[in-house]
Amino acid sequence: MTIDKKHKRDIIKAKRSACPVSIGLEQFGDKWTLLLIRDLIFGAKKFKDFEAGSEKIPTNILASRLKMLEHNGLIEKKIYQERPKRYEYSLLEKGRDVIPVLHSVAKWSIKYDKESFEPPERFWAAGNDDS
Amino acid sequence: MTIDKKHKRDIIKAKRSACPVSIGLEQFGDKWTLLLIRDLIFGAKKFKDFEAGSEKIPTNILASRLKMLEHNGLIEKKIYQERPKRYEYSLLEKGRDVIPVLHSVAKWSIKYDKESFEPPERFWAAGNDDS
DNA sequence: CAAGTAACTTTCAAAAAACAAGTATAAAAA
DNA sequence: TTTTTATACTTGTTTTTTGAAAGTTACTTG
Repeated sequence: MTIDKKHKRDIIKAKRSACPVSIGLEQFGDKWTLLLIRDLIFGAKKFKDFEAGSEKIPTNILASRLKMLEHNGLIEKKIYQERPKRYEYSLLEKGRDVIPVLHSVAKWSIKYDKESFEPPERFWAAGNDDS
Repeated sequence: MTIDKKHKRDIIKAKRSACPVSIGLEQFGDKWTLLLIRDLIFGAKKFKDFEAGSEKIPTNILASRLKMLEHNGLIEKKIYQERPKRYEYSLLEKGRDVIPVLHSVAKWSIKYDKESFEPPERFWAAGNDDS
């Protein structure tokens, strides 16, 4: 996989420190990346699926995040149809292993924000290796 | 506590959705906020302490994040000395409750990035109510 | 052959982050 | 008493990232 210069900056960043908190945040410490992983848990596969998510991610950011996640090995992109070329994305183990982060974030929000809804059972079940 | 217009935008944002993952990310889904909570766990109290952290946060961002965390009730700011006025910050329960997020992020990084170091015992112990 | 669909890319204004200095208050040192 | 040091920020300026909308490419369908 070659990376053109245009997208290099989306993917390669200097490491700020060797602290494991800092390192993790460099991969998914932004407002969108974890939501994409959430969407994958709930069955999103195609570009359109993510676009349709409840937070209305801009398509340019979606494209760059998917590229980044793929480059970093959290997800994979596969062609499921030639002519017209269509792709689907799926979680790899490295990506499934961030599900505990989603769980801890969700627990916090449910405790402190009355507006947040209680996720369905499949959300809590995800990552417990029965998925 | 009154908020001047200049900092209103640092604090008030429209909610994107009622998803608990999304709501949590609006509070600490950025590259710096969780690092400040980490620093608090490790004993940082004063502005200078955070400034000295290993990731070299810019001071204007530090000021705005501390303000935001205080406004949202995750930390509190207290004067510990009049003349000259000196302040110290500390975690409130709402802030201590994000420690599990730090733990899950750290576990992921340790598993997937060889450069990340293993945090000291007090990091894993934090939030287990013996702190 | 016009319209529709999926998966992006491009454009560009606006917001946020990064960087470099500067400010206010007071203590302490020369 | 003038200078230096310290804390806790704030203020400009530049750079980067975001967000919103429109455009592109490669087909398929009526």
